[in-house]
Amino acid sequence: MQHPSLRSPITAADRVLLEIQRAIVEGEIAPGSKISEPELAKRFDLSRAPLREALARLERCHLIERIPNAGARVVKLSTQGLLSLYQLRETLEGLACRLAAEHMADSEIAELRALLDQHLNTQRVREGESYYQEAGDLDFHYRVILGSKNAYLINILCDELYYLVRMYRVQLGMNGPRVSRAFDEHKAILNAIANRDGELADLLMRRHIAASRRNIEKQLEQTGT
Amino acid sequence: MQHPSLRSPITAADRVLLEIQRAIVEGEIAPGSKISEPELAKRFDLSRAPLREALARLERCHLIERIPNAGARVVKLSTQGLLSLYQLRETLEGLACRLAAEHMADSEIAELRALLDQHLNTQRVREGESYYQEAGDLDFHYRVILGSKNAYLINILCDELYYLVRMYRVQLGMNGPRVSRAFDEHKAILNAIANRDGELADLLMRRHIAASRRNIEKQLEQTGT
DNA sequence: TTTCGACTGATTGTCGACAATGTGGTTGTC
DNA sequence: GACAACCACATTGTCGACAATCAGTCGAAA
Repeated sequence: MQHPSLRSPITAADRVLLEIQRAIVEGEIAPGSKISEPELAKRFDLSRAPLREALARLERCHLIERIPNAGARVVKLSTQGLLSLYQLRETLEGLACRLAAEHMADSEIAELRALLDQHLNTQRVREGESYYQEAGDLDFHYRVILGSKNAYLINILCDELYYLVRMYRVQLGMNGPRVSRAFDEHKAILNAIANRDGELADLLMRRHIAASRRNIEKQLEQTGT
Repeated sequence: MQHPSLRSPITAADRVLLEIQRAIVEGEIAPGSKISEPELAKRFDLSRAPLREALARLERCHLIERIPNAGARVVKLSTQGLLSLYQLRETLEGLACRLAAEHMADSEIAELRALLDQHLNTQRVREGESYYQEAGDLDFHYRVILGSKNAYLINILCDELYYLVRMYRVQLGMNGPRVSRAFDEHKAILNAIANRDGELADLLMRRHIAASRRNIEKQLEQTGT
């Protein structure tokens, strides 16, 4: 599976997948709530066949949990889950950075640098607004991951863990003062990659994600239990 | 998704999944060959609905590749794929080791040690026979991964990458002289875990997998192109 | 009153058929 | 003779209905 937008024909299952994905990530469908196939089928006006296809993919990216003959539930956010997720991200994106330092073409690095500058300008204009930084941050990570050229790694990070990460961020309302600091960290990572210093890029990315994790953890402690 | 054997009710989709999985892993269905839904449905005497469910899971563990409206093909083995897969395994199982050193209960460690001893005896009896070592090796890794207590990590390694690793091993006929050496390496890893030395366990596991990768690479160069 | 059991309702798993899309061969033209 | 458009075929995507399984309720016996 890859991003549906990249797959030539857009099937009904793809559409409903994106819809439900968004709804879950943004909390429109409450965490822990039960997923009813007939209800969703009626709501999106299609049969259960493509819907089940979509549910299978949602399970794949850990947004729902299915039990045979018993149904599916939206995942619940938890400190434990967040910790597990970010432990994995630290390691995997660290690896992605090391590989990116090896495999990214000079042109790709140049594009990424341009992207960063562009984000900086955007941020200056919309000071304090989180959404753009959000998208920008994810976009940066996204490109580095693609730069690793490791198909399995790309699949895991971009298709399977990506939406879950977004879910934690969105639902915990990440908008804090980490915006400008994240920029500097991105820049440092990019420099390491440009210098073909995989070791350093790995280290910096791990720290970057660890910092992000602590940030979210703090928010989670204040909000929930 | 988890191992179907662990999920209470065994559905038709589960059965056919295990069948096809085995057939692909053992090369009974040739790599690169096209998967025909009607043909398989007839062959296993069931409808296309549970079959498609099974195919979705096969795609999830990277045994087949699907293109919308065009069909599915069994994956082809390649040096590039092997390299990508083992790069990932080195990192992920290294992490699993570090976490296992933190989280495994003493009782679990004791059981794992007993398992190793048992494997040693089995191996002495069936000197040179690869299958038992195969199963034993995978079993050791499996337990360590479970010991990490990280649900996402367990899912990725045991459900998504496990069968692909087996496919490479089985189809390249791994049976070499690495048998006894692997035992020693396992033992060293276990000792590190028992000593709660996550750092060392991580390092040793990475080396262990790297050695295994080189072993398979050698075989692949001799066999294929 | 409490607990075990069967029953009812709803949900999921499976089926066969239809519609939409991609594939390969053929034909017509340049 | 080469290339492009067309057409028939096969395959995948989708649909509505049926069968199997599970959750909650009610009732009966201890």
